[in-house]
Amino acid sequence: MRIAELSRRTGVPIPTIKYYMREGLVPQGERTGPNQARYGEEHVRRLRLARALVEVGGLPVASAREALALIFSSGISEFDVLGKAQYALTPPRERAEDDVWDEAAAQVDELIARRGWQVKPGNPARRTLADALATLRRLGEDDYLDLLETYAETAEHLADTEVRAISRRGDLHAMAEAIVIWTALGDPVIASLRRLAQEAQAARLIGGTTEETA
Amino acid sequence: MRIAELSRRTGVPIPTIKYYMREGLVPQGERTGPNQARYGEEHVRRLRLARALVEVGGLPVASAREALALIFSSGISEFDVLGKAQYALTPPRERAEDDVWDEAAAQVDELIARRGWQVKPGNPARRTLADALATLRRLGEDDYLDLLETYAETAEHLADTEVRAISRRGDLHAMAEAIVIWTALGDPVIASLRRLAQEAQAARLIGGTTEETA
DNA sequence: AATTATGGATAGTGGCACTCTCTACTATTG
DNA sequence: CAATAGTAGAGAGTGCCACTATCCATAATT
Repeated sequence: MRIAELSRRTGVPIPTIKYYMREGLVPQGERTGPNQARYGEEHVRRLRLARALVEVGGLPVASAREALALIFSSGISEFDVLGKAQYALTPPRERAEDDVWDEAAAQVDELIARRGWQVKPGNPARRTLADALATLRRLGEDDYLDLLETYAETAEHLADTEVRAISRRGDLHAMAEAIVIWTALGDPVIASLRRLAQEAQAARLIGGTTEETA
Repeated sequence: MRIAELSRRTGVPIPTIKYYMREGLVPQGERTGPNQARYGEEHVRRLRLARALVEVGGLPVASAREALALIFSSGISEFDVLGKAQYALTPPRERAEDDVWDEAAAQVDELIARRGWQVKPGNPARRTLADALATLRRLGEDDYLDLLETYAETAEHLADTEVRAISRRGDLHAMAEAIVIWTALGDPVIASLRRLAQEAQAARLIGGTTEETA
């Protein structure tokens, strides 16, 4: 197929497809002439994936490229595909590390140890979590310890279900793809559900008579 | 205090403070002369909040302004503070609504009904969730139904804990503040914990002998 | 008196994700 | 067999966003 059909089938405008090819999110087509190339189903698939990661997952284009490269690379083992996906999917941050941050980081380490989690020191989620906890501390939200515990239990339960579901997939490529998709798109899904559930619980606990209208 | 101290105490550069004042995230100081103004503790507090929402929560400045306006407005009732916070904290999206999307939206409605949640039709999380589910469907991730159910249960549990914790706060202002903080910062906290737990579960279930090094 | 800081306004910067335009072709159509 | 439309690739341009720099007339500090 040519680029027009690729665009039609994915809904991505042609200039954007060209941009994604330049940026390496989608491979070049198979050249058949000086200004002609042919695209196949794998281009459709990869373009859809790229779009999903960028639009719904909110990833920077550079991160999406890494994640896609991971999926479509050969020679990856099942032992590090998840770790590498997490690296690729966590956009780099830079933040000062003062003493409040150090305390928060220690708290993260302690939480991980207490729950018996086996997490590599380099996992970028450690930093992200320490950032958030340090910020909460600076805002004086000190009574979050029980909430944090609930969050951790919950995350453990989620992760258990997710890892089981993913390891059920046959080959490594399908696993890698599922990991990337679910890591990136799971965040907005969970965030949305949390908001919906919050409203529902608030209606039940605070104002059962909120508004039947609206 | 003058602007230099405000900057020092919050770590926010002076030009950024001026920018935030222009944008209405932080109120102007109390004028004491043609080029002098005085700032108080409420400025420190509000600036810290603004910074947390933008930096850690990743909110656009416009959304942060709305959220802060909500916190510091009078005349809000506890019945709609949460709904308004969710509106303010969900950056507007625009996406096509084709038939796949309609199916996903119907699935969202069905999920909400099945769980007995009382959610206003205007809650923006409905759209966000429908977007994500439609994307998953377009990617052929159709086996997500059981996962979605797990997510929903989990969200319900989380929301229960959160709403209880927040309703424990005395006055409405403190509640509004806690809602905004926890809605915005809870997302990265949960996302990080999920990643950490995923790695831990993967290590347990797939490769117990992953890498003790690293 | 000299230096430094301030409020307020305007303009400029850098990053990012596209989007446009151009050229030299190739394919399709009446 | 023109005429029209589509294409690959590359470079430049655009629009948005979150700052950041500069300037001026004053005010505070040393």
